[in-house]
Amino acid sequence: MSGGFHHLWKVSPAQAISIQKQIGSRIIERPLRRPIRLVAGVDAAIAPAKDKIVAAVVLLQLQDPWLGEKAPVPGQGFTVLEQQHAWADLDFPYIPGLLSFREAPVVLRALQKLPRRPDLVILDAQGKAHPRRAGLASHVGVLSGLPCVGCAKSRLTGQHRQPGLARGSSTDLLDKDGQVIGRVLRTRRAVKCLYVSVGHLVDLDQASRIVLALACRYRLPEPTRLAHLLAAKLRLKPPA
DNA sequence: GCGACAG
DNA sequence: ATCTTGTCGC
Repeated sequence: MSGGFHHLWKVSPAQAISIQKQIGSRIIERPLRRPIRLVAGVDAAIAPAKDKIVAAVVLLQLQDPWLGEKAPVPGQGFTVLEQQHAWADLDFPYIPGLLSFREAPVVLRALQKLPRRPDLVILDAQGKAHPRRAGLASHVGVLSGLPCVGCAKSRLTGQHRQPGLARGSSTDLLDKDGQVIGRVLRTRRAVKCLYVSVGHLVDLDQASRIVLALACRYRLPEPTRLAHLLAAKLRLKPPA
């Protein structure tokens, strides 16, 4: 499980930005090569003492493999196959734009504990919709070599029109030069939109449709929603 | 200089 | 991210 690129984590903000530029240039945006059957959702939470972080990952098996061509199937059935997690000491501070240096290390360790390789990983963060095209989803994707999708609850960068109120409505998220860096997607009627972007090894169209298909019951796609619930429970019982 | 700013 | 109950609107 390696994307072939490595770097130090104990770095200064300036060094982190330099590394992100390399991550951003290594993103591969393309259609998935295999049908999606195993989807992993990842999320992190901080312990009450604020000194440790836990990354939770939930692996779901879709009843019907997603081929990427068809339209989203409302009510997509699934089964929870695995639940894993990893703890880490919190060293890097939260700095807008540098989130991956705070969460990627522990997220990668949690993903490595999965007994099976997921066909796709969905993260609660931006992917390409980042100042240097290196959001957490892209960083994790490039370092792990796994197809990743960024699915953030709010905007980090970029401009966009407001999508319609209907479920499935969406608009392009554009950078200052007018380039499409993501999709603003309404997953449920009249709820706050999600910011979907390519992490690595997928294209924006598939990423958006997959997120919409998996968010048939709640605003967040099931994988990420379940990972969030698991992380919220784990944070209360940090290791010594 | 001022405002914006994933989790 | 985290602190937190009930409540208004689709």
